[in-house]
Amino acid sequence: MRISTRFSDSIHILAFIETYKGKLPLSSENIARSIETSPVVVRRLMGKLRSAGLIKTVHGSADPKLMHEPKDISLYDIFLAVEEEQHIFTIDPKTNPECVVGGNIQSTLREFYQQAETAAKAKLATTSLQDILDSILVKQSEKDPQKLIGSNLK
Amino acid sequence: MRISTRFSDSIHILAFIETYKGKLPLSSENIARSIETSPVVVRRLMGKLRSAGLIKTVHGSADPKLMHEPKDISLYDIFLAVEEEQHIFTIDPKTNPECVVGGNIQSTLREFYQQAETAAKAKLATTSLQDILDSILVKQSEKDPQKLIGSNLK
DNA sequence: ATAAATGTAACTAAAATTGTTACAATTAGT
DNA sequence: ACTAATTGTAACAATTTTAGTTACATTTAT
Repeated sequence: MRISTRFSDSIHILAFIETYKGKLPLSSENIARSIETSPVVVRRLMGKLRSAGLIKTVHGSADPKLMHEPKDISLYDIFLAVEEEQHIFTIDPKTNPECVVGGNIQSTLREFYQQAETAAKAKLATTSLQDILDSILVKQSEKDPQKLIGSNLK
Repeated sequence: MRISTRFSDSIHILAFIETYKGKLPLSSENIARSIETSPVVVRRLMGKLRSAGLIKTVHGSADPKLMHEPKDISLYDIFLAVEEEQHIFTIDPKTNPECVVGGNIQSTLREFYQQAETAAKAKLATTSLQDILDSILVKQSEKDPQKLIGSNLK
């Protein structure tokens, strides 16, 4: 399997909060309608985002707030917040230690996998929530050619 | 989930073949003993490696052969051979098209995920099976300080 | 007060991964 | 030629992970 939709859905939540704050109630129900999942799934993810210090929420109040500006939240920050297993590749943990290959392949793969993972994470680290928001607005304006991009500004 | 142990186990199989060819029977049973899995799992993976042109086998004969030199087989070649889903990140496929965020986040994430995936795959592409074999031998010689590294040569 | 919302636990369902059983087809040794 | 060992593959089962659901105490908002 792959990096789960938890990651994509979490980016979605943060993008939703920033896009619709002051325009719509930011309830887990409204967010869930955009992701097309259940409000409980949204609240579960928001709990992790809160634990990681990315958002602030108040129990009972449908008004989450970003704790940082979108330009200061990287995709890697979000990845760290919601993915517990942070390795991308899985090393088989039970190879035969009495075999030259089985006894050394785990640490060998760890070394080379590390390089690939770091390269990917570095890319995530250089992409911000603001980049995501910008891209969303550009794509939206391509669908609504008559609408000024500026009309999405608050 | 993550890139499965299929990938790690496949690298293991190829490293085993190269390391023990001419020294041990290269049966799925012997290979499985090194990975600590079942022979059927090994044969299943070897089937994919064969389809991808990385190894050659003869039905009934326990003597698989690499089709290329270890320096010419990259980890990315192996990845392509055994992982059907070749994306690392999962994009939620059912977001609400009537929402600005839900309607544009899929293509947006595809764009940024692509960059991270390409970075990781590029690293895999620059690592060869020979690099893996070299690392395995060095690590093994660190465990057997009295043994000459050269004694692992054929 | 009452309604609406969050936070969280426990459970269920679905999907993916890994391992097992079974067996036909082929090779290898005697 | 016969037998044992092996591959190739399908079908199935077990395990693990992910995603969704139900339930409910707690808090906010009107």
